[in-house]
Amino acid sequence: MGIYQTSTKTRQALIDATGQLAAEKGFNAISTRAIAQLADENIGSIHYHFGGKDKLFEAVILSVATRWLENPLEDALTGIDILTAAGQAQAIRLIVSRDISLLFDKEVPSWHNRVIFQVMQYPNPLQNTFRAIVLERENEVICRLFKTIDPAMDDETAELHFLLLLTPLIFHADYQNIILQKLGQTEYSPQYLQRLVDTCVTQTLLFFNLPTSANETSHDSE
Amino acid sequence: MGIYQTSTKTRQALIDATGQLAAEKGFNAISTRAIAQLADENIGSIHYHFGGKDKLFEAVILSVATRWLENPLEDALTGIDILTAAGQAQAIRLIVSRDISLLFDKEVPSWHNRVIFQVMQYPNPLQNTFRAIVLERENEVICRLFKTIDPAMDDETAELHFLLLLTPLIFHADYQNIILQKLGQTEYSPQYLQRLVDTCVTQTLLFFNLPTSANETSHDSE
DNA sequence: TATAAATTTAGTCGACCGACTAGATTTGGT
DNA sequence: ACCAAATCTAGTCGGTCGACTAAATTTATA
Repeated sequence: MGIYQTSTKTRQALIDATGQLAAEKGFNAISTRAIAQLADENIGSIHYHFGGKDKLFEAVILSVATRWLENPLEDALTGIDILTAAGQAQAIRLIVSRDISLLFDKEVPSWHNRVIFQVMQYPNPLQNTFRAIVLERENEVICRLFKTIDPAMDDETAELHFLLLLTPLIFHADYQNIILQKLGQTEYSPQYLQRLVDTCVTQTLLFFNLPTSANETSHDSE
Repeated sequence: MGIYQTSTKTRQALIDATGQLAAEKGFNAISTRAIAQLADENIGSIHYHFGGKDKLFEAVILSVATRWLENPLEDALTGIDILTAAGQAQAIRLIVSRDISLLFDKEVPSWHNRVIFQVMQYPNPLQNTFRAIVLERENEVICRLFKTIDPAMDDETAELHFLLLLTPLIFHADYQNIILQKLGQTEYSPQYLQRLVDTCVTQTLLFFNLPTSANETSHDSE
């Protein structure tokens, strides 16, 4: 009939192997033969199931993008009154927590993050689509929040604060290998991630004179 | 006798072309023929002058690393008394300013930054050397500073603050294309970079209760 | 179990890769 | 101007790449 069970299994094996290899060496450095070997599938299956190497890559990228599409930032912020200082503080904390959850969910293959940032970095057909999905939407919501906090803020400044808030998270995802090597660990501990969230959030709240009390472990610098 | 003038010119042309292409497509995606064509040199010259593609890549990486080796962070901090709060604040500001200068110096080819971050990201023989040059040294100095500010701070927390302080700068260098595209500009304006420095520094100073007065444009969030 | 469709397999194809070389050309000190 | 050393050039080589195919095999149904 339409599709046999073995088909979806083969497709997934090829996608996983591709993501794994791409995370390790970069999309530009891997061959269809290496992919097929790691997936324990025949190289011809790439052509049969995806139509070629490029299409396989698109499928990999799409499988990552789907997860972000299914978890829009707006959903995480429903019910927050961003017109009050307390609500604004809570929104900032929720944004950071939500991104940490998405980036470092242990259920998700570790190659997802590397795929994201490679697509962002190098020209490819899906780049704009992907940026729109993963970045633009988040960017827009957060910039609007900053402009609510300070109505006099211009676009460029809002962008700047967007970047300042999220780049620590992004860097922890993009350069996970280096950081973990430096920390002498194999994965971020929940405590470390919690501290990352707290510190990011606190720095931003302090900058905007927003209340830091909420549900945070007290911060004391001496 | 040893070396003719044309030789250094050819070598430099090949290094520049390689850096330019690598920045655009990634080291793994460029061929010796493409390099030679962009450099307007013969492909055989790569073998003659460098001994092969890999050695050429090493020369490119080394040409970038040299610049960081020649500008150690320690030099920027001489004469600062990091035992006083004012000195600590000044040190943090100097660190950030110095990195911004190195990363966004208009005299330096724009491919330098992309080379740095590709070497950091993907396994290669010079990776550890490079990390030691560009990251470790900076890391050590800054972590020591944080531990001076708060003697009770543990290593992991110091690392965290190191990352929080510098990742915005690093991200602005690593993802320069995306950010500039979003800002609708072709290069960061001095004003934007200054604001980036000020905000990064202020956030950190506020977090550690250090004086923000120094030589900074006053910060007021409403 | 018989069967047609779906899938897997092994192998071929031309294109391009990096490495290398022998010979032509240029350089710079004399 | 001469010439030996340095450099440049065009081209060959074996190897790997992605695309593709025809035949073998497996699957799900009747």
